[in-house]
Amino acid sequence: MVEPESGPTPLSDEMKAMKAGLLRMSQRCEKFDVAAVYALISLKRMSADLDGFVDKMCKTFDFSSGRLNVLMALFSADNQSMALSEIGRYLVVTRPNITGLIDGLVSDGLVERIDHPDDRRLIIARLTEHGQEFMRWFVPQHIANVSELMGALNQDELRQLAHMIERLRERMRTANFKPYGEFKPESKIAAG
Amino acid sequence: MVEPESGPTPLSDEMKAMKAGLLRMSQRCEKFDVAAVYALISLKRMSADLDGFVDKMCKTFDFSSGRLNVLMALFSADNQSMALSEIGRYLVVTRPNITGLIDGLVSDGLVERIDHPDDRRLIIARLTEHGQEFMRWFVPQHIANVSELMGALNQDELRQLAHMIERLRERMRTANFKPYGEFKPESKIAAG
DNA sequence: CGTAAATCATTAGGAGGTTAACTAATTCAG
DNA sequence: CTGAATTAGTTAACCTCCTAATGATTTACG
Repeated sequence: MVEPESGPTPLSDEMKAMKAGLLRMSQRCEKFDVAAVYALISLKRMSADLDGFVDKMCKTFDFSSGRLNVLMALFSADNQSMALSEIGRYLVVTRPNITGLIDGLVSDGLVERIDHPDDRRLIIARLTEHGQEFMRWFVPQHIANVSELMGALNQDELRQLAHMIERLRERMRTANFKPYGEFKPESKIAAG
Repeated sequence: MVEPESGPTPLSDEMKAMKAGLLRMSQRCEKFDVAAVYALISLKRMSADLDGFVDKMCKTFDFSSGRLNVLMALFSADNQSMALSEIGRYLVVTRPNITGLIDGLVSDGLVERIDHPDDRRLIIARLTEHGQEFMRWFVPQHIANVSELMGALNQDELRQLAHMIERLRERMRTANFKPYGEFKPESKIAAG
């Protein structure tokens, strides 16, 4: 039989190996903050899992998580419609990306492009009747699954989590991180 | 002047708009768990910020976060060397990806490929002398920045965070999520 | 043994995102 | 009013990762 090529295997003790590696590395460097690095890696791993989770949910239909995000944004908007650039800002995604996503949704018949009446630079994306119907059907199921997932934490913990994340993001914006200087190797080889 | 095309703008009140949108959406669906969805989106946003953070750090040199991960894995390994597939398992990344990353690192002179003496299927990647020198110079600076970031949380909070993440990931593995049925629109249009 | 199954690295091709560059429309300064 | 700067949407080129498929090697087992 051909190899299933199952992709990244979500091993349960994967994080133990990680920790062991970090400990080894910490012996090679002074002042190696294992806890900080471990937390950062944990976050990245979870976010990768999260992407896989949502992608799997989306793959039932032919659309990707990017498309879902656009649909959600429109569904949550006042008139089920937003300007394309507005969507980009809302989802923190570049405009060329939005263009492509809308293209797909339009050809699926879920969204329509409308010229803005006042500002002729703007193009409005709006859920079609079909798109709205779909979202009314889809969203509750999706939310149920998200709740099932986040139900691993109680309300208090959810609040704590959100708060910690808020502080981390704030720190990312404001802290002054030191740029790396230029690497001047002492040995013979110079970097390509 | 040409548009700077600054990309996704990390607005500070971006999350307020998000929350407002979620509230609007919750009025359109019954049993809409705003807290859960908000927490999930927070996580995804932070992880995106995190990627940007690391990418910016890496961009000082010409390498990407994928390359950095490989270098870190090798640096943390016993003989500064690992089999390619081993790296893939360690980083939870597919083997074709590792092949490409190693290609780049080899042509940068940081890593070398070595045939495994016993198992001729295996290829070992090892930090070159130059690569080791680079990592001894690079890693402490990088860790310092990571510590600066994670310093937004104290040791206790870091532990809590790691624990919550552990539970979320566990839930993702074990919980039984409901697959979506097939969408049967009631109106005239059928999805493309 | 000797054949089937599994594992390894690589290649080719595709999905999803980015930056850079371009045109059109609007806003702002003088 | 007019010219410069900004904002929108699109296109093209690229990057990073993925899946699928292939050839080489090793392991499992009848």
